[in-house]
Amino acid sequence: MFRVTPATCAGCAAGKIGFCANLGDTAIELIAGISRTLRIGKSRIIAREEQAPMSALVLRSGVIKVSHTLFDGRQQIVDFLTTGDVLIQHEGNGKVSVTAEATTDVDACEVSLADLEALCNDTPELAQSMLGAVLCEIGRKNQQVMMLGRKRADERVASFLLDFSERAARRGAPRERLNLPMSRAEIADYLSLTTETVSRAFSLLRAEGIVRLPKPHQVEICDISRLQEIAGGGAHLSVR
Amino acid sequence: MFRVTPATCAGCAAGKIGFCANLGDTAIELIAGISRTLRIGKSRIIAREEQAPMSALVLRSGVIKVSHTLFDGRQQIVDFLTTGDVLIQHEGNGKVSVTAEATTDVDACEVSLADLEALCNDTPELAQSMLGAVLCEIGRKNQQVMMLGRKRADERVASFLLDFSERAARRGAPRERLNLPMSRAEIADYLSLTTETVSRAFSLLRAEGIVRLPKPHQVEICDISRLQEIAGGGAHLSVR
DNA sequence: CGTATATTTGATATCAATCAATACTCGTGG
DNA sequence: CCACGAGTATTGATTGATATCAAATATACG
Repeated sequence: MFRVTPATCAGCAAGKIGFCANLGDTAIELIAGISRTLRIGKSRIIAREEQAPMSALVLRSGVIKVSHTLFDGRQQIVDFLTTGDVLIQHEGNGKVSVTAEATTDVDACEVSLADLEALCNDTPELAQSMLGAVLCEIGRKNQQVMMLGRKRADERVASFLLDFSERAARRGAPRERLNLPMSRAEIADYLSLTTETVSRAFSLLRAEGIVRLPKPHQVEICDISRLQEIAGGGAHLSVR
Repeated sequence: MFRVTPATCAGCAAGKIGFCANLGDTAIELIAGISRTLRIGKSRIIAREEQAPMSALVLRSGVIKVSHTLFDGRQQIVDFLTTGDVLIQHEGNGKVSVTAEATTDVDACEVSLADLEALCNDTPELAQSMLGAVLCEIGRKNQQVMMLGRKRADERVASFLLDFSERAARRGAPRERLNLPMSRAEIADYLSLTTETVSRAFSLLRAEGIVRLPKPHQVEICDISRLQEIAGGGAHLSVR
């Protein structure tokens, strides 16, 4: 028996958990087969209806941001979910407020956790994909911790661009011509910086010829190896 | 078929993944039944032998720290694992170097991933516990992200103490009389601060009568509600 | 008990935040 | 199609929290 529903877990504070699933096309099509499609307008908060069964969303297009909020109102975007990623909505312990909001118009498949569990039991490969994805997500989260803990502003922005570049490549989109639908403020929030600092980092990368910025939401990576060097923690750029 | 082995995952960079499992005594005893016990001396690096099967460790006592390292040598402790937690050792993609080191002498159960998977297939409750634990771990990681991204030095230290307090309580140890076996330097590393800043935060908490510090590695929480207030993001302490 | 190490306390430097102003985008209506 | 305006992004000047540098004190272990 495969179960997606978290068992009682004292450490588990979140009412929603998004994960960058990398399930693969086969798994996604499997889930799509038993789910109803859903269109979520930009800026809509994705809330679970009271009494509705716990459910999972699999994104087909668009971007969802997942935020945590502290008691005093400070909040942070902890993840951006894109095509192929999964959002699981379940009961939390009420300690932390977790919100998911559509950053763009979103197409998604919605499936109840009960149905998803049943499908996983019938399809071992799916169960394996899911668990593998969740384990990998812990690795990704550790890299995010590393980024916030050890990287400086321009390194964080470089890491962010590379992460999006790789995720784009994985779903077949061009690796070096990115569309970043979120605002500078949202990027800053995710990277734990201010819009001003993110903007300065972009300007610096542009001045160095590493990226081009035809429009604020379009990024063209010109020198991916230098971007990787910066993201990985090489010497940081100076303005001169 | 339940599989612990992550499938191919482009986003998965880690060669080791530790998670604060909260599996519960029943699950731990189940695993202990099929595993060999292991004693790991303080400061020993936990490395997978070449050619040895991929394995998981379940801690029975002691503390293991899990660190990530960037190309330029900067590193960070991303987790401390204590009694009941699980360390999964598997192949990474080589992008990030992940190390696990015993911070104290450690007693652990070691089981190959193959055996663990077999046991999970025979025991659905275990499979459920494992997956629930991994999902919850993502929630914990998001809180860690929040801590690094939004909390100030004294708030981070307060959060750290509360986290250890809750984990101690969960395994039956006293909630308000903590033994912190790791050094100030290790705490600072995990919280992305310096030893000096951690030390100042401890001194501040002591001056406010919130904790007592009979010995550097012993912390007595005197006013847990104020500690929670600080950790959750209340007004920060001033020296006056 | 003495020495090496860990921790605490103090003074200054630095990166990013904040405060402030300008420039750009994009949608709307003339 | 162009002009306008509201929101978004960029650039500049100053402040602040924590790092860094430096020293003193406490702890632990032989």
